[in-house]
Amino acid sequence: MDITKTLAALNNPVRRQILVWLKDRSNFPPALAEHADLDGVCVAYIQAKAALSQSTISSYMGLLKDAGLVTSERHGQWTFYARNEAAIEAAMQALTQELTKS
Amino acid sequence: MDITKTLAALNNPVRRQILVWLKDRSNFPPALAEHADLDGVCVAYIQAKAALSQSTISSYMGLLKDAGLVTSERHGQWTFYARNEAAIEAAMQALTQELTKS
DNA sequence: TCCATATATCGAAATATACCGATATGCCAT
DNA sequence: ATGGCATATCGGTATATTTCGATATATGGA
Repeated sequence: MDITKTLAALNNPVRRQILVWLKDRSNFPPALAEHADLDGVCVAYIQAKAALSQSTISSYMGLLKDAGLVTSERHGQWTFYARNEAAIEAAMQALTQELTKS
Repeated sequence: MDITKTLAALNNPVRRQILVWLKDRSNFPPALAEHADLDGVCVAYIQAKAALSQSTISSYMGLLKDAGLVTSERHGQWTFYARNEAAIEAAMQALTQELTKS
């Protein structure tokens, strides 16, 4: 849990928004039938909502994953990204712990 | 409470360290007798601990103040900076609220 | 095998951030 | 007024981030 890397990843409004969107699968178009059991969202769906280029979103997801805030699973040609709830909570706790007094 | 400005201010290890140091006045040299009643710390003391230039620390404190994380009080030729506990806690809560699921 | 699709990576341009030294400003004592 | 501190601001350079389009890689299907 690298707090510096975490804050760098969070220090961008689009990346934060993606984390918020990923709270609820219904923020994205329905998954293909063959992916119905997966809880992640593919890059193309995230890209469409964020309205930035494919390469930008791909690298954003890489940053979020590097910081541990999301997980990724490749299924065929798709990569599915999902929130890492435990890591997100741990990061918030660590930051709060470090910065608040009590 | 601008979460973007807050995260930008926190996205620097020295600025975070300054916030941590300011938790405890005894992290700095004793205040002059005439400043004994003030709870803040002057720029020069912060600069000495951070070991960056005076201008850098002055602008860092400006960023932290702009984000609301510290308050400043001028007394004579000195500016005393102190943590804004309520704002720091509010910022942590807001960030946690936005990013965590439950 | 060849092609289309999804994602990742590369290289570049524009902008922001991290610092610095020099200078300006404000305050105090003489 | 003059000089000496403490702090703020300015202008600059080096580095990092944002974002793109182009290209590479991987996969799955005809």
